[in-house]
Amino acid sequence: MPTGHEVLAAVLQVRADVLQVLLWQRGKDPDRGRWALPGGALGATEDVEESVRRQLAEKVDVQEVAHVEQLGVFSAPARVPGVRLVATAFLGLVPSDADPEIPADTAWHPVDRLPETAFDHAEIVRDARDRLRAKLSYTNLGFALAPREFTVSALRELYAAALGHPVSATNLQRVLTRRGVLEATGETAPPGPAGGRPAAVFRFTERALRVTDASAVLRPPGPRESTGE
Amino acid sequence: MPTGHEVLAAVLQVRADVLQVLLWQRGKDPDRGRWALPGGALGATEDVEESVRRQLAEKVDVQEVAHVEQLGVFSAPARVPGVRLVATAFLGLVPSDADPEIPADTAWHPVDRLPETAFDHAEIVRDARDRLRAKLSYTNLGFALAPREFTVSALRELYAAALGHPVSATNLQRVLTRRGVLEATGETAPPGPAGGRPAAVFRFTERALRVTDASAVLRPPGPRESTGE
DNA sequence: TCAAAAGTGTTCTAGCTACACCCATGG
DNA sequence: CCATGGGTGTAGCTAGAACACTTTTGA
Repeated sequence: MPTGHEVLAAVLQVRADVLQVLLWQRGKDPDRGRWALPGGALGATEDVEESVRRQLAEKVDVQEVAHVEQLGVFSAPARVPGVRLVATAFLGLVPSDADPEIPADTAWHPVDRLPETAFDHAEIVRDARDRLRAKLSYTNLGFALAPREFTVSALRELYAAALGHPVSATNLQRVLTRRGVLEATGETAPPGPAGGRPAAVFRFTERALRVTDASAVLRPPGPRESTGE
Repeated sequence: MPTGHEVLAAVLQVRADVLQVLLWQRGKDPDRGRWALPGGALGATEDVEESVRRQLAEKVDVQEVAHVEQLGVFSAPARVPGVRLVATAFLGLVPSDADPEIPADTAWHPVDRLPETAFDHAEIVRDARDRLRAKLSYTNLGFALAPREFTVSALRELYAAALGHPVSATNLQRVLTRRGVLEATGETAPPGPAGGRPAAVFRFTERALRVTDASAVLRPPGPRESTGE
């Protein structure tokens, strides 16, 4: 039995204040009718990351995918019946204001209430969610979930939905600005129908992944240096 | 061109106060004479982790390998000339007091002064080293580098060698005991020839990977809870 | 009694939480 | 002028860094 190699992407987005994942419904056996992650066979002239970006392009506008990273290999011998198929899984993130065109057999599903999923894809989604939650706390990964510009309370909603627990807007703002992750644009957003003070508009200072919580202990001695390594 | 799948292990150990990696010298082309990571083809009835443990057993006593974890996939189309070979790379750790029998073509090499390496294996070793350094600071992973029992100054040497920078024994002890990672056995070790106070003997409270630096910000609100998730 | 090595006590500080309070807007 | 949502000031706490000091041994 020859070994094939596929790539799979768990694309996550906060929509309607809920963390959701992009799935498509299989039309053929095995696992007909179940929901699966987008992906497909690794091509001869591409590495796994190129492959997953290419295959994602068939489901969503790749411009909208703000971040892609490798999750790991899933390789149980019987993970897909009938063939030996090793999968490299990826996490993909789409900003909450993006609403990409998607094919008819494709839909967003809440990560914490998945439909019947194909193969080991539910496990992959869980890993993707856990990776996102971990990285939101010690990196600037929020940039990949947030619109280009936003208010702190909108950002608070995003973080709360992704993390699955309440987040204080006060401290979120303070922590992220202290770390140099957020900056004010100087603009303000108009208040809602119930009134209230207009909110300041912020943006992420960078849109590439950076580790911001250097609190990782046991760091080199001596005077505090820049985080840049 | 069919796609093959191999597994590779970067097995690290602190020997003689230097972080070293286990390599074997290739006897055949391609890359004859260069040094390579242990590993080999994925078998039909095993997943990648079983495979890497099986293949490691040919080089070292697997009992000695205290920790194994997946690093990632290396899949550049031309990473190995002539064939399409996707590799799943692993990090393996061996306690500093273990001195496993190894085959004649195999040797330990300092991670920071590698010999001529085969294919993309130098990159994999670098990734393994970086992963180890990161996890030493926010997990109890030290258990996999240390003997079952040890003095704090011995542990200090280990951490300094693995991290590549000096580490204070005073604070190392305090941080790790406060986190509940270390505990005293009650024994003491005899001083060296130059005298000095006998050192207390410690052990790791657990020998399974656990995240100990909950300092990851943006954690759930409310009273401090146990780290166990 | 001195040098060496180990261990403890104490101070300083960064960075995060919590909460009270002040600000700007719509009705 | 008051309810609503946004933003700031500030006190307190935790945990790690640094360093002085004490303890226990060999010579």
